[in-house]
Amino acid sequence: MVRKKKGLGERHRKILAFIEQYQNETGFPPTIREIGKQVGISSTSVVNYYLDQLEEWGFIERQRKISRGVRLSGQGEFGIGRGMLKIPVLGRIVAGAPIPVPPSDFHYYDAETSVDIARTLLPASKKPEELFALEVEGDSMIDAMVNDGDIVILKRVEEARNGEMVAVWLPERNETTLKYFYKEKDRYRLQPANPTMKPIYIDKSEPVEIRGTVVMVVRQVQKTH
Amino acid sequence: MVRKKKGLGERHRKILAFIEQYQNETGFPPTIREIGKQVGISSTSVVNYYLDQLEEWGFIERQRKISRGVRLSGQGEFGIGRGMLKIPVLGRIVAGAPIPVPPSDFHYYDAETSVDIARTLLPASKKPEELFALEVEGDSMIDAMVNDGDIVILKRVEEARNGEMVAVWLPERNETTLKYFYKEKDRYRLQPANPTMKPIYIDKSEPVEIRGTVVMVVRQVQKTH
DNA sequence: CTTGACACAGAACGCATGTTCATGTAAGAT
DNA sequence: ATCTTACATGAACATGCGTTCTGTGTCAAG
Repeated sequence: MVRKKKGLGERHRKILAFIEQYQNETGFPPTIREIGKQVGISSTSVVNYYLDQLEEWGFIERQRKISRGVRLSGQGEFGIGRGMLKIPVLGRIVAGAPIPVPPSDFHYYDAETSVDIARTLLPASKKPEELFALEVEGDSMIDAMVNDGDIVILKRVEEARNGEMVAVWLPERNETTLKYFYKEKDRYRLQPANPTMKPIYIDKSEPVEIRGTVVMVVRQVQKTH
Repeated sequence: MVRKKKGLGERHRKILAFIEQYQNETGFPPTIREIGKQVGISSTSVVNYYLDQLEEWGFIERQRKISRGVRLSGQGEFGIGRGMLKIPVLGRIVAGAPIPVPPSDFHYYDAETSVDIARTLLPASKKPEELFALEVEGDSMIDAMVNDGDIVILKRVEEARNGEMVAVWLPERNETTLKYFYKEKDRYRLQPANPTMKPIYIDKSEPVEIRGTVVMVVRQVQKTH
């Protein structure tokens, strides 16, 4: 038998590869015995032995005591990333109407529908519960480089930092808009994404209701135009 | 008890939603008892009863006799689609340079990097091999509602149909552009996505090299602007 | 040579988990 | 009324599957 002191040995790699393959093919993780059979280990305790190591080294996560309770960790060469987030599409966003916002206890099935976004495309730290999506209606937000039918993915916040793109509701103007947000001396500057367009300024005495920061925009290009 | 004749009842929906949620959170499917507890069914046989129905109706697939051997079918309202496509990012697209195009035999590892897109966001028919992605450099394509840093996902084609958004290379003008494509009598009309901008016309005698149709645009909104 | 860490086998143990059965209730059809 | 069908319960059963314990052989350090 070949022996390795430290680091991933042949068997470790085989196991990781098998778990990923099995997961992809069947939709659920393999059992210890299945791993053993595939990798050529006759004893479940040995498989367990390797899984313990892989867990300690951070390659996999295990839920003890439950069947098939093993999964690949997100990071690392073998990480499967565990897929995508289902982000609820709560409604439409229009220039002339307020922004639909999720109640703090909204559930998956409250959504009209949802969009699937790979975790790899989102900043790692974001909690899924804070994210929601809106479909853009009309072409009144062209200055934000966003057009009819686009889907904007937002993170629910009530205050924004300078430089973040925010979805705001301006009560006195009865207007929803997507702009880059800057707090200046006595006013807010809302800067369009399109560099050829000029910012609008809002006095601090005027209410500005920030409903979320824009995390992502997805445009599915259809036919027709 | 409320009763339904046919179709998905309240419990069916709850079960499907729970399986999906559980799978997303833990990485493996739930047990019958876990489903029962969540949905409010005290007996495992009743859960089994519903799962049998859902399987027969094609919403889920079951591997009998094995623990947690249930997964959502690909199709259907609740389908998880089992995953995403890894689309290679072949390079950058700039107004002043030709478009990088995948050779017919390119491999995954030829890509600089890749983006993960859920299958649910793409037209079902598209073959993954025909898709590639480019990162937009510079803001010369604002008329296509596409800005610096955006990722455009393209399908490799050499001819386009009217109304499709295409990536074209105009050799005589040394220009790459993204436009909606229309073939007219003696000319091509290339229409910007931004409705406030005017189309450009190209005589049919002038070469127009279509490199792909735009399928999707993804913008990851960072800070700074 | 002894010792101990490491790599492995095999089997026993026991809870986790899918399956099946025997039984009960209510609503619609005949 | 009574028969059928859809829906529901709970318990018993059988096995899937993780855990653990005992034992063996190998290699390197002391």
